[in-house]
Amino acid sequence: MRATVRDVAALAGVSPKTVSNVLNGTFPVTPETRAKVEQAMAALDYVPNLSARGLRNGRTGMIAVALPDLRMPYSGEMLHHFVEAAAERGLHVQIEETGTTSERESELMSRARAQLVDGLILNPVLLETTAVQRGVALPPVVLIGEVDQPIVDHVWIDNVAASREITELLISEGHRRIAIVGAGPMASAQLRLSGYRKALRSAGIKRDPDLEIPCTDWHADTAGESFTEFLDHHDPPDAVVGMTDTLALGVLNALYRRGLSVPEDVSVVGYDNIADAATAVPPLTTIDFDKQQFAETAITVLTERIADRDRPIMSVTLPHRIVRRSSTRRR
Amino acid sequence: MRATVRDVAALAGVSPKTVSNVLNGTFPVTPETRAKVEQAMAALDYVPNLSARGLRNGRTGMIAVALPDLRMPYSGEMLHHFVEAAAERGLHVQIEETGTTSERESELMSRARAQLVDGLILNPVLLETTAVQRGVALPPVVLIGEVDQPIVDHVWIDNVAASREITELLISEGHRRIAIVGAGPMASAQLRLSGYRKALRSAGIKRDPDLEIPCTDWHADTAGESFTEFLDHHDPPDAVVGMTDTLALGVLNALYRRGLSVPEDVSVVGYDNIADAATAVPPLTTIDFDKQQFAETAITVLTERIADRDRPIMSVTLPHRIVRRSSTRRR
DNA sequence: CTGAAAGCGCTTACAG
DNA sequence: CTGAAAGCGCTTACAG
Repeated sequence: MRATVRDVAALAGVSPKTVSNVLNGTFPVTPETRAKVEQAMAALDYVPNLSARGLRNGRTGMIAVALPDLRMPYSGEMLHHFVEAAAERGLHVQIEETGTTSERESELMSRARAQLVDGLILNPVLLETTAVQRGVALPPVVLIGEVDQPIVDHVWIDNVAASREITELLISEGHRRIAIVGAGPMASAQLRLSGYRKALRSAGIKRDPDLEIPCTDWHADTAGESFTEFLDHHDPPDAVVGMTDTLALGVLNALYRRGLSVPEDVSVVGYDNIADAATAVPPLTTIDFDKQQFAETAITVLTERIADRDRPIMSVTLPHRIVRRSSTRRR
Repeated sequence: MRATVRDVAALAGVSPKTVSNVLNGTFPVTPETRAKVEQAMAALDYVPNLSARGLRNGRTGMIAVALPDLRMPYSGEMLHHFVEAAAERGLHVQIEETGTTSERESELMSRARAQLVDGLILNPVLLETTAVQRGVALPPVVLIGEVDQPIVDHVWIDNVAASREITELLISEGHRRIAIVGAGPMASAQLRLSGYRKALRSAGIKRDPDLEIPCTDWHADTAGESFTEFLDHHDPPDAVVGMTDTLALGVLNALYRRGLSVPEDVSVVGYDNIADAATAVPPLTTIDFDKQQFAETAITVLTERIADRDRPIMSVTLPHRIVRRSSTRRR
């Protein structure tokens, strides 16, 4: 059967403790002993049992990352950076999908508490998330994205500001009738809508509820349908703010199908700067932030939390910027 | 500290065995006993320790899915279905990124053998994958995608046929000078190139090596750059086959930047039918397959392999079809 | 239907 | 620098 430390120790003529020392470097081992042990491990094709190590150490070297919807290209990009940042610290990542309800979030918490993962990076969907509650034993968690929860660590970019800035860019270019696509109950939607409204208000533009176009999910095809329906009943707006790049891509497609040109007839902007934004037709002006830095920050905050459960709660706001491409023009 | 089965048993006035019976349903328990145990678990906020269970049972309830590049929208879509299919079977998924070399693959194998995961779904990058070798103790593995490896289970769609068919569609519409973007050493690239060549050959079209445009990675921007460089030195082709939708999207963008219209000037097709293909400008004709079915099949094959290490090796080929949209036209 | 004991494979005090 | 023992928390034969 499978070789264990005992087997390795026996073959190398040392004690299990010595094998462990070779493996973990807790205590120095003479070069000769090390060589003997390593030979024995190779000969027996020894692989340490991580469940046993996890039971003993209370650490598994695995963290969970929970995102609402893995199908969004945004999720894949973030995941890439999470996996890379985790790997740099010798951590592996378990992936969970929370969907658009918060039910699964509490389940995840208890799974994290079941100690198969050392901690959890969670992108909560709703503002009133019930999963994170005072009084319940929490595993190490860092919230990413849009929820400001004063009782756990938090890494995000300022959605309200970003959304406001990109709307202001549109206004400064002379757009007045500006639609926004993606309105809904999700936390991100609320914050981004709020930024949009602030921009309008401070420019003295009266907000028109019809221009706040809801979307049942955040997929491009849904956005396209919602926006097409809008076009069925209204004149085209001067500009459209997609709450995400994926939504903006759906709007681009809907406009194309209607024979409307971007940016000649309508300007369009997105949010997130996913890879597809740069190669869209036309390339999309959008909100950019450093996704690698984001992932690394979240993982650092989490590992620090794992190491010290009692450190003060942190909230980190990362910078964002507008990247201008060719999907808007002055009116 | 954390409650254990012993604590629960003590509080409920039963033995640990009974708690285990309640938890796992191995033996029937009277309703009263069950109620007492459940109350005790709730009172102590008991969560079973999965590492301990994993050590004892030799199963962790976790599988690993290893994909070359999580940034590709294709990866996110597949991951979504893997996570869903796994969840249906009570399994969680650990995600790994293999990159474009096969180094990490062997590392993954040994991690799987370290038993923190019960099995591994691996999308190998290169045809001559060294990680899967006879004579080495293998964990339960199913290969997905393009590598035909007779010594482990395998789920795929017929890349050569699919690529050939979509090229033939182009030929049947009167295209003659057909480029393909994405050539490279990766297994998928080789197979898809081979299908493309077969289609040309059986139509009596001489293949032109210049039209087989290489791409160092499979990202849209890279594809756009490679194709732009091609345009710098050659006349535009009649049509372009993107080896993936993401590559085709990059080509669409490159064409747009050059002021060329699709499909008026050049036809473009993709492969994979990712969500973005349907909302591209213009919507992309591509190769579709049922990704949910694919993921479910792979997970089923894996769980069966986990349950019976000695069953015969399986290779499952799933169907594909062409979905026609508006990115091509008859010439 | 329930209890007491053993053991999964590892690592960490505790001795030497 | 190394050895023998104990224990992480669970579940499974083994008895009753």
